[in-house]
Parts: sequence; structure tokens; C-alpha cells
Amino acid sequence: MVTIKDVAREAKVSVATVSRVLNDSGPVSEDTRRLIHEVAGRMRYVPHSGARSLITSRTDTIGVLLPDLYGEFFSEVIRGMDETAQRNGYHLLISRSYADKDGIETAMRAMRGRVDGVVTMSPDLDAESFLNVPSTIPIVLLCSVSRGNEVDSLTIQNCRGAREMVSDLVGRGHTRIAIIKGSPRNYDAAERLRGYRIALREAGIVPDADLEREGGFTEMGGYAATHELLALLERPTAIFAANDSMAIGALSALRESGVRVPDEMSVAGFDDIPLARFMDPPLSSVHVPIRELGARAVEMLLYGITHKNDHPRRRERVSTELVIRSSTGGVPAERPPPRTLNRELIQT
Amino acid sequence: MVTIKDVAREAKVSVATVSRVLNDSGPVSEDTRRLIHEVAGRMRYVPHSGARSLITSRTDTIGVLLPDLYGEFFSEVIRGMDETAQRNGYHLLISRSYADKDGIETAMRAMRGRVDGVVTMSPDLDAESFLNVPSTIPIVLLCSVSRGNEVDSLTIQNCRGAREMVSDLVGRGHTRIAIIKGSPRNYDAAERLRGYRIALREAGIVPDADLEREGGFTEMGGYAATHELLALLERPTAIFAANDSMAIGALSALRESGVRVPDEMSVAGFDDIPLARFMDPPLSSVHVPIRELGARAVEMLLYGITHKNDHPRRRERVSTELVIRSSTGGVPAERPPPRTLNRELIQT
DNA sequence: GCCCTCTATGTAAACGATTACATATTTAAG
DNA sequence: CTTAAATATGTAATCGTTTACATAGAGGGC
Repeated sequence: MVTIKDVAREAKVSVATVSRVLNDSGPVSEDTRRLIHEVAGRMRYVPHSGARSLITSRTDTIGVLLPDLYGEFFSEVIRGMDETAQRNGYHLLISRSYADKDGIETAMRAMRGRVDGVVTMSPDLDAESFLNVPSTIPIVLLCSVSRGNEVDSLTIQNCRGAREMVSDLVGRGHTRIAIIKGSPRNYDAAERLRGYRIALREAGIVPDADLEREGGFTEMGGYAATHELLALLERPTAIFAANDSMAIGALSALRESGVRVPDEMSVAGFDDIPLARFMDPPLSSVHVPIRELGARAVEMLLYGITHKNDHPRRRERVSTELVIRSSTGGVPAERPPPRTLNRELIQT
Repeated sequence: MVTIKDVAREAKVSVATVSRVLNDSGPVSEDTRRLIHEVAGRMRYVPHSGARSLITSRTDTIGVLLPDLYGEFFSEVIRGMDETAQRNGYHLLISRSYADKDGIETAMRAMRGRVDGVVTMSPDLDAESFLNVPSTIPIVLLCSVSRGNEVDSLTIQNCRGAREMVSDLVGRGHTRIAIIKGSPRNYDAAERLRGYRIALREAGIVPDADLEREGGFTEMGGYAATHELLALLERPTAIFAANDSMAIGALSALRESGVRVPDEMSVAGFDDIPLARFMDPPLSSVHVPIRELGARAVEMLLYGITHKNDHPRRRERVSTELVIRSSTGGVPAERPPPRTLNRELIQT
């Protein structure tokens, strides 16, 4: 491998001069500058990043810690991060970790010394105690609970978004609105559930535990939860899924059971992944600017890095937007006769 | 930051001994070993990876170069890579790049010195000349054309998979089978198209240029292409989309036009992303083990790394599997009357 | 007691960059 | 013409590891 010494020898200058040219630091005559650029290019010289980071104690790399994250959300968030990172001359070191405290701690250790800062996405509520602790290295918490003022954090307007969607359903006349929740230990899931409940309360509707089902943020989970809801004596007239994957699973289950959407059942999701508009029917959802979420997280981290982690901590929230397509509609005109029938049958 | 010297001082030994303990190299008495582990742990010592890589000339990092890749394919492939990398003590440095020659070259340069090897996914056919060149650093080409024997490569059994799917459609009686292609400059797309044509030829069906539409691998592209196909005088009875995203777009377009699937039109995709089974109707597709694809690519790369890139090059191919769900069926019983009608109308 | 072989440990030289400081050269000011 | 300031370049210390080599003590066989 060709080193800075080789370049210096070839150009008949000292290594210091080469370094100055390549980093634009200190004064160098125009002639030598050109010469060195030419030689370095010809020899395909690339500085050894390890050596550089040893002396400068910077790595030009930012770490990204992600939980087991599926589907489009994952790719979009990374895309946003990579764009911003690259634009600022940074690389992305990505690592999946278990969502729990230990997993994050291990992954964090493995990254120490390799990165200038870390964006951590650990929606697991149990990790809170560990996360909200001051760190020597800049950290941005993404979509994670953060109560203290020790760490920068960026979250989605989960609660407000959910509340708006559910209120919209209420506005269409629905009163029996079910939710397919995510894991109770998941931050986003918890916030979306909170928004759902607030909206109901605002409308004077008493929450019904039967209408709150868990779907684990997967299509399969949404599918199963929907079948449970359909088996209820008093079916809901609308289903709010805490993310689009579960909403898609719900649509699939409803179709299977011959329940028409939105005529007999409204369905809404959360995230507004690109696919949402291509569902049958096109899915109403709460739009989240996923890519910007990633981009902004990196921006915040870079700010922390350039200020040597000695800056007032920020807590930001990206806003969501209601997107009504055709999967949500009014409440079914007449109460479906089978319901009473069922009840009688069972009570017999 | 605490260095190896600090640990040595604290444990009252030399840095060499500390290094030996931490790397399990050379003989150390059991007592000192325990002592040093205890001290290092207590002081939260983490070796400086830059310094280490300077002397060992290894980085324990592998680079991943990806084109603008959307959706679930992206996340799954990365997941597979990360799993295998972590299991072998490696990190993942991920970078998106433009698919063209220049983009890859730039990204490759930026990674040099930071990684021990690179997995490059550059399906762009134009990049071939650049890619199939011997490199000092181990490289695995993923889903990219590779003609020479200079580089390891791993691809999907595109042609065979496509051929099987189209043959299956033929077996169901279809003769007018359309394809929604990807970009003509994309390797996977080209191979799938080839498989489609081979299957037709095998069945004695003459290819019809009207039935080959381009969809750019996106939902929107599939949607648009399908509308074009529906506008044809002689509609196809089946559509084979070169990936699932386009198939989903196709389903959406068909629904919009009131064409029932599979009664009036069969639709098949490629990739078998997790979502496919939740479509309406559940999508027949060619299953690709995406995660394994990523895992295997990393395995091949690690082999190259441990053998100092001095090993016989391999060209591997992961096999696909036909998954028939309910979006593909027999050919419509009677020729739909409107078709003749249309023709007469226009010929008038 | 002598010599050889092990085992345990320490010393110091790399690795490839950056940069403070020193030095040489040029330019400008008086 | 002298001298100060500015410019261009070189020298060498430094960053935190690993590791070849040196050293020292402990056993063992004779």
C-alpha cells in the first residue's frame, strides 16, 4: 500500500508538505500543490484512516445502532442518514443490536473508538435508565423515550398523529374504534396508544379493553389481531393500526372474512410507507417523513460532534400529517343484523 | 480516554503484557491474566481501533456498497450481512452510491483503508468493465454482471426463476403473457427478461414487443405499465412483473380498472418479499432468500479476507423457488367479448 | 553445580499520519 | 542596505497499539 512517505519521495518533498496540500492546511506554493496532487493521484494514494484517527482522534464515522427493524421504515431511515452523512464527509457504521439494555451496551462498546458519535434507535422502554445517562461521546436518541436533559433526542409526533387519525374517525361517526397496538414495551407504540385513548376521551367515548389488541408491528400480528376483533360479539366499525404493516395485515384478514373496506370497516395505519397508496383500498395513514427523520438525527449528531458534545441538549419532534385515502369512511348505515343474532345464539 | 498504558500502569505491568492478555497471545501467568482483565474492565478500557489497525493493517470492518435500493429488499439483505459480520467479529460500513461507474469508483476510494473488503452491489450493466478488474482488496460482487474470473460474485438465479414462473403460467393455458421489465441497464432485470423469453420460446409462443413494458422496479412504474397493457387492443391474460414492487403496482392498477385477479388476469411477481402474501389476492412470486443472499456474500468476502485475496475466485448463485398463491390462475374461460368489439370500433 | 529449556515479563521499534517548531527563502518597509 | 514580516518547506515528536527480541528466573537432567 502506498503511504504518504512514498508520495513525498516521488514528489521530492517532505511528508509535511504532502500532508499540508492534502488537507489544505498551511501555506504551500501553487507549483508544489499541483505537483503533489498530480503525484498522489497517479499513485492512487489514499490516507490510512487509522493513522489519521490516531493523531487527530476523529474517525469521520458515525455509528448507527438499530433494533430488529423491518421493512421500508428501516431502509428509508438509513437512506436519510447516509445522504446527510456523506454530504458532510462522514461514513456510516451500522449495527443491529438487541433492543434490550445489555444488547445496546455491548454494541455501544464495540463501536467505541470507531465512531465520533452514535445515533441510537432503541424503542424499548426498559432501556430508558441506561440511555438517559450523560455520555462522553455525542449521542442522539432516535424514537426512544428520553426524560432527562442529558441526551439529544429526536422523536416522531406519535401521540398527536394517532390522536388526529382517531379524531378523524370519530368525526366520521365511528364510536367503536379498535386499535392494534405494538408491543407495550415499545416507545412509539406506547405513544400512539396514548394518542388513541386521548382522542376517544375527547370524544366522550369510554375505552373498551376488548378493542385494544396487540400486533407486534408485523403484518402477521395485524392479521391475527383483526381476526380476534372480528370474533367479538360487538365488532368495531373502525380499526386503527399503530403502523402500516399491521394495517396491511388487517386488510388481508378482512378480505379473507369478506368484510368490505371501508363500507363495513374502516382501516387506518401509521407511517405512510410508500406502499400504502397501493393497497386495496389505498390506505389512510399518518404520514411520517421517515427519510427526514434519519437526516435530522444525523444533523443533530454532527452538531454535537463539532461542539465537542458540550452544547445544550435538544429534544426535537418531527411532525406527522394525516393522509386520508379510501380505507376510511363513514360508519355503516344500519347496524348489521348478524350481531344480535350471534349474541342470542351464544346466550342460548 | 483510557489507553493501554493507563491499564498497564494501574496493573503494574508492561503494556506488552496487557496486550498479550487482551489478545490471548503469548504466555501469561494465570494471576496476571485475571488481574489485567479485572483492571481493564474496571477502567472501561477499549482499544483504539485506529492504532490497532495501523499496526495490524486490519480494520475488522467490511464495506457495503449499495445502489439506490428501496424497500424490503434493502433491509433484508443488510440484516443478513450484519448477522454474519457480527458473528465473525466484523463491523459493517455501509454506503449508498450512484450505480454508475464513477459513483462506484468514488465510493470505493472513500472506503479504502477503512475496510478489509467490500461487498458491492451494482446491478448497472455499464459498470461491468470497471468491476471485473482484479483488485488488491477482496471484493464480492452481489447481483452484478461478472464475466471474467477476476472477482468473486454472487447472484440470484434470475433467469431460471423467471423461466419457471412463466412456464407455470403457460401450463395454466396462458399464451398472451406480458412482462413488466426493470431497467434495461439493470443486470437482474435483464436476466429475468431473458428467462421470460426463453420460457415463451420453449412453449412455441412468439414474443410480442407490445407485451414487454418497462416499470423501473417501482410500484409506480408497475402501475403505469399495467395501464398501458390494459389499453392494448389485445390484452394479455397474464402479467409477469420482474419484481414484487411492480407486481403490487400492477394489482393496484387492475383493481382501479375493475379487472379481477386472477379471474380475468393473472399476476406474478419476483422476490417474494414478506408482504407478498398479504396482497389482494396473495401474490404468486419467485421466492428469493434475500437474507441468505446477504449472509452468503459476507461469508464469501470473509473467506477472501482470511486468504489474503489469494484464492480461486468463485461464482455462486442462490437458487429461487416458485411460490404460487392466488394471484395466478387459469386463462379466462371465454374470450372477453369487448376485445372484438373494440377492434371493430376502431377499425371502423 | 552447570547447562539447557521453559515460562513470564519487559523494552523498544515499528505502523502512517498530523503538526508544533525550526529553518530557509522571499518580499516589503524603512 | 538592513531588517522585519511573510511565505515555503523540512524535522521530529506524537498518537495507541502489536510484536520481535531481550532478559530473568525456575526447573530438570546430568
